Amino acid sequence: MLDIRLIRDNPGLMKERLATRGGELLAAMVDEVLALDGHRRTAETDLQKLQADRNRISKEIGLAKKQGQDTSAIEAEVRGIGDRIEQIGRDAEALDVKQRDLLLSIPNLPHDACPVGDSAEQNPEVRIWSQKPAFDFPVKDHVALGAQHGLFDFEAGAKITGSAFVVYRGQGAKLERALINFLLDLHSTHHGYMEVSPPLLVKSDCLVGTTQLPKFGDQVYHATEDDLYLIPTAEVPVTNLHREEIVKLEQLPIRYAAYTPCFRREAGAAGLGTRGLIRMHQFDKVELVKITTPESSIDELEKLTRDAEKSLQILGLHYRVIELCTGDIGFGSAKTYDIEVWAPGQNSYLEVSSCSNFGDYQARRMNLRYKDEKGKNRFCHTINGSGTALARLYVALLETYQRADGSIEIPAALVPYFGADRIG
RNA sequence: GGUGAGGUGGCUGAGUGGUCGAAAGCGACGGUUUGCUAAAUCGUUGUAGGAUGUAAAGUCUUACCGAGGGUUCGAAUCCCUCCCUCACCGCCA
Repeated sequence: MLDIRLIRDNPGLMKERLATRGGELLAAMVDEVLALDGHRRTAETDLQKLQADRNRISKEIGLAKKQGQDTSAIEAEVRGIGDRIEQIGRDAEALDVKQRDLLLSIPNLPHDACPVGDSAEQNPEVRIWSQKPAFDFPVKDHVALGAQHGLFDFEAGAKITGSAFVVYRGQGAKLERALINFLLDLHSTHHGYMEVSPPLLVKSDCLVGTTQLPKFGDQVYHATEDDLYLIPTAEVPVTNLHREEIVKLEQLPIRYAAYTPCFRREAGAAGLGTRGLIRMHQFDKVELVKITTPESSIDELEKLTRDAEKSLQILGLHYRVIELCTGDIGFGSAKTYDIEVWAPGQNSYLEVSSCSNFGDYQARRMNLRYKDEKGKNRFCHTINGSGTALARLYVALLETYQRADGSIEIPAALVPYFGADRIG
């Protein structure tokens, strides 16, 4: 959520910066929120004047009654004020809700350091790690490799749940577990993140905090009976761990690493358009989350991205890092790096991590603050990124380490977790 | 799920429907005293809005005592609903 005061003071600049995201609607939304803000404040001022009157007169009634005077005339007068308070109060409340709703659906300002561009084609490549692996035999994709070794079973997933759900089996299930443990150990033991294991169901407030609601509600599974939502990413429960808190300056930066399954409806992506494990309704992910001061968030995003990259480096996978331009960054993000791992069987790069600095956008929505050196409460900055998404990492791993006979080599770092150095 | 007890400021803990944003204590911060520490003593000490102000400061004002409704001229205090915590019972991985 943007600061209404910034918008009030600098509407032109706000519109200009939002315009780099593309879409003509944003300028109109800024105008609308400004108009609402004016009306809201007028209503609020009127309301407060009446409340002040009522408070004053009610006190007088109290005093008069103590002296045994008759107060029925004044009481009737105050009753009239009460009615007006109720009316104007309702208006003010309605305007306030409207303003907040509108503010919630205006995206974040791109950071000054975010490259300007219209679409994904203009995303600059930041760096690239190692080279594409070369094969002297025809490569198979992970679906074929999985079938050969019985690693996972799409039919079984479809039978018990539906399409785009999968059952991992045998060594396939164990490889998944090995990757989870490897990633968690890497980030907790070696990169200093605190491991957390959060609930997979959350309240709607949490989704508002991390921006999935109100705009993207059709992407999350909703357990209506209890009004709880299945998390689409660990970002949601973990960032919200500190919602409505004032954390101490010494605690920052707070760093968490969490493994969770993630649930996404992928509504609108008819048929999902992909084969195999690349886009599922449920997938595993190890997520990194940071809560920082405004001064350090840019730097902490760089570090978090490097921490995520490290997992691919250790596993010996080829990848590239691209930076998203203003036309392509997510709704709440001010600056984002995507990490894309090479998958030989797809002959393409797969996004395995998206590392974003949200500035104070999420913190303002969830009222997450810290006390600065002067004892003043300020909004924190929040950062998160996958470290990394498991299913696609799994795809890259199988396809990169396949041999001519279809057997799969396990990278050395994973052997202790997997308990063998090959599949097949 | 049932019964009972609770939810008040950073913490502990008072609060008869009417100057209660809230006693007291602790803590924290500042001053005085003091050879240092300690002690003593005085003072300050919530948050978010609105109005005024070029801005800061200041001044005025509103809301907030788990959440949301209600009664009343007036609610921390009375009523209703919900949530959470604790204890016991029931059920259960």
